[in-house]
Amino acid sequence: MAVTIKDVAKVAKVAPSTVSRVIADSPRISEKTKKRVREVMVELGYHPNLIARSLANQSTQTIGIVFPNSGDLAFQNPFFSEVLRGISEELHEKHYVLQMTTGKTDEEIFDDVVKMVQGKRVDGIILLYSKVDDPVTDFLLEKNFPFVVIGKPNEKAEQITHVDNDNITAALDGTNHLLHFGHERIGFIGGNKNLMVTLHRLEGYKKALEEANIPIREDYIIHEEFLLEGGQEAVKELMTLQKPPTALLVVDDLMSLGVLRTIHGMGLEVPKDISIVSFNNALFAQLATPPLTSIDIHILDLGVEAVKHLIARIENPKEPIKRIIIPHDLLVRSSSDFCIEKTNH
Amino acid sequence: MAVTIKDVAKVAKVAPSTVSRVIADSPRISEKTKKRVREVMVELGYHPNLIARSLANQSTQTIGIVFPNSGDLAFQNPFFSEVLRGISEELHEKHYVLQMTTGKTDEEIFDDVVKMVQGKRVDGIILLYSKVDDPVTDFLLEKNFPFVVIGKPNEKAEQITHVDNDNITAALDGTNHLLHFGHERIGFIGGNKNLMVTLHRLEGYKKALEEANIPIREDYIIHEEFLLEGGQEAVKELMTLQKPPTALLVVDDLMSLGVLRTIHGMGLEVPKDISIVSFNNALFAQLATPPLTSIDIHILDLGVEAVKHLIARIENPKEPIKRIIIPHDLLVRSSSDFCIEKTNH
DNA sequence: TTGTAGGCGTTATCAG
DNA sequence: CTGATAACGCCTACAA
Repeated sequence: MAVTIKDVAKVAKVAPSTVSRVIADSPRISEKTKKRVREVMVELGYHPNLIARSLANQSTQTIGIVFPNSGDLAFQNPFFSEVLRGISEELHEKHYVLQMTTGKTDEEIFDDVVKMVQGKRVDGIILLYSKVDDPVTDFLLEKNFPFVVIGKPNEKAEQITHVDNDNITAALDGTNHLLHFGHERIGFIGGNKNLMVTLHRLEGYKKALEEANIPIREDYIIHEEFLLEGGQEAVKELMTLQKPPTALLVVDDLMSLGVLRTIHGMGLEVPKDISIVSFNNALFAQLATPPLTSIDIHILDLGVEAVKHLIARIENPKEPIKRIIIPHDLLVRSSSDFCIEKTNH
Repeated sequence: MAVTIKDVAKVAKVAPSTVSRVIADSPRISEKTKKRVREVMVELGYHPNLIARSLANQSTQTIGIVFPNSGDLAFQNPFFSEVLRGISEELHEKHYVLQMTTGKTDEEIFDDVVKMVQGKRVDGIILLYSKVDDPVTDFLLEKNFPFVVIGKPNEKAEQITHVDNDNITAALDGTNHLLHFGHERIGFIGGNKNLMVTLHRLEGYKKALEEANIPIREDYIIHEEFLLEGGQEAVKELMTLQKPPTALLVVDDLMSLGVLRTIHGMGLEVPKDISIVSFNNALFAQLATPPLTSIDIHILDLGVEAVKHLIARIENPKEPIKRIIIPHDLLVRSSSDFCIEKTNH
């Protein structure tokens, strides 16, 4: 059995409560006894049992991270490593600890959350996704349990603190970048249509075209989860239209890699034949051939801010609901350039 | 205050201990009372407090994952998402929960581990790295705390259960693949020289050349952490040697992307001018241009097995030390082909 | 400034 | 088959 507060108390010839107070560095203990007790603590190699402390305190200093129903592949997106890194950094700063859900299906994930919350294992929760009709969100809301979501909740967004990008403007900026290069036939390649990000970016894309008085062509818009087999066909179709786009807005770097490959396989060149603007600025965006022009949405900061506001909420339950927007910026690299057709005129 | 076992007991008119036994589904309780107690549990919305249970049980059903001193960039390597996915899956299967370290420096990480262990927050630990003179390893060994490492421990490997690939053979296979294509001038691009993986793969590379009676040229061997700025120069130097390699063995897909780009930037083509064999088979290996021939080391399984053996050890402290080797296989895609010089002869 | 005692929510040991 | 009762290790009134 490990050394407890009582053992320390005995050896230091004080009461257990005194030891407890020394641990908490209570001002009501004389420096002299503090010193002695501390000496005994190192002498015996005492370390507080955090589980016991949690029980007494009703607080675990632990927060739970909920991953989306991963569909296996989604998890491979560097987005998650990156938010996790931000979350992790800030949690460390705040002396909190991190626990993750491990469920794969929606039901399993829901059970995980219920267990975390009802089992009193975490003080707060961060949702790494937002989807329609999410029972997890409803549950947390109903329990009035501290949580924040990364992304924009589809419902009751005004009751939920969330950290997001302005994806509409981001897509608008990306599209404008292409417009400035003289492109007029711009395609959009999006991900899962149920995700808010996709919808917002599509909206920004359309808005930019509208503002430029360019009609929106539905056959220029494609939705693919990942560009492995199926997605490539879609891109090929797009590129073999009578008037194929001269530029593409692709909502994710991973997808851009696939697009790059498909385009290359068709004997076309980027950016000579077609320009690409991508999203997320993953590490490999700059390693791609050619390096991708990509919109950096500061994924790390999404994580950092989520933690900050969650903890604020935990430590002060009256903390108001907030909507935090993380800025984005366009990193111009080699995958986007002037529209050749245009410059030839 | 949440509903406890006592509340249930009161309403069901039984003793708290009886409720506890119902939860554990003890055979010594009549079906009749079980039924009644269970009804009351749902009626009151009872959920066990897992913290309290942990304290009473001296077991948390939680395992801690220790990440390497990430140097920020390393964490972006999909290797970690992938092991984590394997770990997560298997933990879920076994009804365990996952906690992560959040420290960045070696000292912080060490403190995290000490806190997890001494604070009794976890029942076991998985180390996602192995390095020389690791105080974490020493600490766990000394405490005789259940842990397993992914990769091969540099010291006391025979006292530590670990899950690894046969990286020597893997590199040998990759090199042989290139040799079969007629390549004789094969370069090696490795990562951090302090990591066991790098060393083992280098060893396998050399072994293959030796077996083929091809002299090892030190100027064909490069070590770069990541191929952002610096690494590219190194590759350029390599490719501008008087007799540049016609093929490369690159120890990581992420690095391969960088290599691909550098080579392309020099006006060379893969695989026509130079073949590449890569490692890890990350999702983007198949999305690259051209799709990368890569050695799949089954990262997911590394995670799964680590968990299996860790839990075996936790549940049976006399479980013997083991060394588990996960098989690898070479996935031939388009980045490797016959050596042109050779076929021209 | 320090000690005593009760509680946090469970489980486990003994009786009965 | 079920009920008291004592841990598990720490915190915190309340007393002294």
